[in-house]
This record gives sequence, C-alpha cells and structure tokens, in this order.
Amino acid sequence: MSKSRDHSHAASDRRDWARQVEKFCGQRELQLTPLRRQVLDILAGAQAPLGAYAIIEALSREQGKAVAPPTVYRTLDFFLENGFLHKVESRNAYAPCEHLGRRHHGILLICARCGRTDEIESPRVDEMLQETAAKAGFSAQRQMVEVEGLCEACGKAA
Amino acid sequence: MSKSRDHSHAASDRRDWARQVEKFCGQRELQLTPLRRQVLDILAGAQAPLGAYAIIEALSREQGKAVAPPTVYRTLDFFLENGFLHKVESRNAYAPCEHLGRRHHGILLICARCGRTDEIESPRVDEMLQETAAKAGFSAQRQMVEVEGLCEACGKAA
DNA sequence: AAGTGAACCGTTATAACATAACACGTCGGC
DNA sequence: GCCGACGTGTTATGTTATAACGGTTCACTT
Repeated sequence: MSKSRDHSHAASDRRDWARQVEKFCGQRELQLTPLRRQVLDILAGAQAPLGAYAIIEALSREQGKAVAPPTVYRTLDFFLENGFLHKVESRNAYAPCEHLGRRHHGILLICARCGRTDEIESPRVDEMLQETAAKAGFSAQRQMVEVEGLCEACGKAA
Repeated sequence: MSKSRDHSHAASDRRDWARQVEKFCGQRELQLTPLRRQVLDILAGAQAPLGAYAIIEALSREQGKAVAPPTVYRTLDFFLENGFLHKVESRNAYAPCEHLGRRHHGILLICARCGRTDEIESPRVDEMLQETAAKAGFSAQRQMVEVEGLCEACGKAA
C-alpha cells in the first residue's frame, strides 16, 4: 500500500468519510436526506475539493437532478455546521473533513499541481498559534491554515 | 503608548505603511502612479481590510473618481505582487502587509467583532508548518494562516 | 381531527467578487 | 518616426453566494 503513513487521498479514504458521516448522523439524530446523501456521494467521489457550482453540475449530470444554488449551499451549510466538511477559503471549494468528531482546526495541504487536498492535524501548531496570538493580545477562536505546495506524488513527478 | 508591543492597529501604523510602500517603489523603480497612490491612501485610511468594491466606492466617494472593477483589481495585483498587501482569503478583502521587504508568510489575526486585522510573524510557526507538512510528504510553498477571534480592545469590551 | 411549529427543499431574483478582451495614451529606446 | 512596454479605460461576462418567499412533510399538541 502507501509507504508513508496514510496521506494517500485514496478513494477508500473518502468512502470511509462518507460512511462515518452516515454513522454520525445516526448517532446525533441528524437527517441524512436523499439530497444530502447525493451531495455526500459526489463529494466522496471527487479527487479534489469541489466548488458549489461543480456540485450543482454533478447533481445534474450524475443524478439528473437540476437544483438551484441555494439548495446546494444549504446542504453545504449542514455539513459545515456539523463539522463534516471544510471550506477551502483560498479556493472557494469544499473538502471532506478527515477527522470527524475530534475538535478540529485542521491544516489543509493543497497541491498546486493536482488540486487534491489532504488534511492533517497538529495540536502543536494549534497551540503555538493560540499562544502566538495571545502574545499579541488576541484571543483566538477559529483557525484557518492552508498550505499550498506539492503533494508527494506531484513532487516526485516534478 | 500602547502597553503591549505594538499591535495597535493605529492609524499611524498604516500611515507608516504607506510611507514605506512609497519608499520601496522608489528603490525598486516601481511606478506609484496617481491611481495607485489613491488606492494606497484609501487602504491606509481604512480601519479594517477593504474589499475591491469598497475601494471602488471609496474612490468614487473620496476622490470623485468612477472606476470599473478591472482597474481596481489591477491595482491590487500590483500591490500583491510586490508584497505590499495581503489578501484576506476568508473575507475577500485586502490588508496592508505590515512587514515589507521581509520574506513574509504572515499570520493574520482577524477580529470577529470590529473586523480589524493585525499581522504578526512567527518563524517558529512557519517552520513547524513546513515540517509538519513535510512529514506528510508535502512540500510547502505558500502558507495562509488566518486566525479569527477577539482583538485586545474587543476582548476587554466583551 | 384541526392547529402549530420546525426542518427541509424549491424557486426567483439579486448581491458580491473577479476576470476576459479590447482600446487608447504615454513614454523610452531604437 | 516606429516600436514595445506599461498603465489605464471600457464593455461584457464569469463565478461565488445569499435574500426572500412558498410549499411540503412530519412530529407534537390540544
């Protein structure tokens, strides 16, 4: 399998994500409606974060379902509010949260070449950011860390 | 003056910024044209990061000058390319870069209450991010770190 | 059974952010 | 004088996101 420790962007990871979201919805009595499941599948099937309009197109293409923007944005809000999804601010796109249930603040690694993103966690970075901000008199609530560069595969290719 | 070490968002800081940009343009033979200077002044006069369309409105209001979006975006590009400005990705806004000339990767502290942003630098955070990414096989090129929370003033007010 | 409220989705319209493509003027070098 | 680079103006359009209103379903109450 992959030799480094599981940062593979593999389809299996994303399918895993979909399964976990499903499980969480069951546990917390959140409604995973048909629309939400369709969007979940589309996101789970994507190799890179999707924009809202890409999801609209995918719904139309793959499910033959024509939906307007608000419908998709509401669905995205649902996933975001429940911590199932991250918004990739630098790209206006939405990516599966790979660490469901944990207190998040993920670090997003965005490949400039293939567009795929990986999410990693680092409590040390989180703490250091918190502290660094505190030194400036700032009380941190939410962190957004996005790193653009080359993923392992693209780094080797180049 | 301010008791903590100079994270005051003070108007004087921003005027300082404008002066430094001016200086840099002189040194590097960059043209600080009338339009660019007007935009510079508007940004220097703002208490919080401005969006492109806010700048358009300000140009119209303060300078009586009606400009179309491309004109402003080109000006912003000029400032961004030369490292004079940061784009605040989570807000689609543009903020003065407070550390001209240094290799940047600033950390943006964005107050959720008053909207003001402060930029701090932390080589340690930068390094740690770099390392953390490297452990995931990722070669980092550009970092975006935005922290939302309460600035000192707003923290006390609340 | 009728009444109520919450959650979800559909629909229309529009707001907010950003860029493509082309035109024109100025200025410096040849 | 011609040319190319640069900056700006202008028109049109592309992309991302939300406001506002309507309708359905369903659980719960009375």
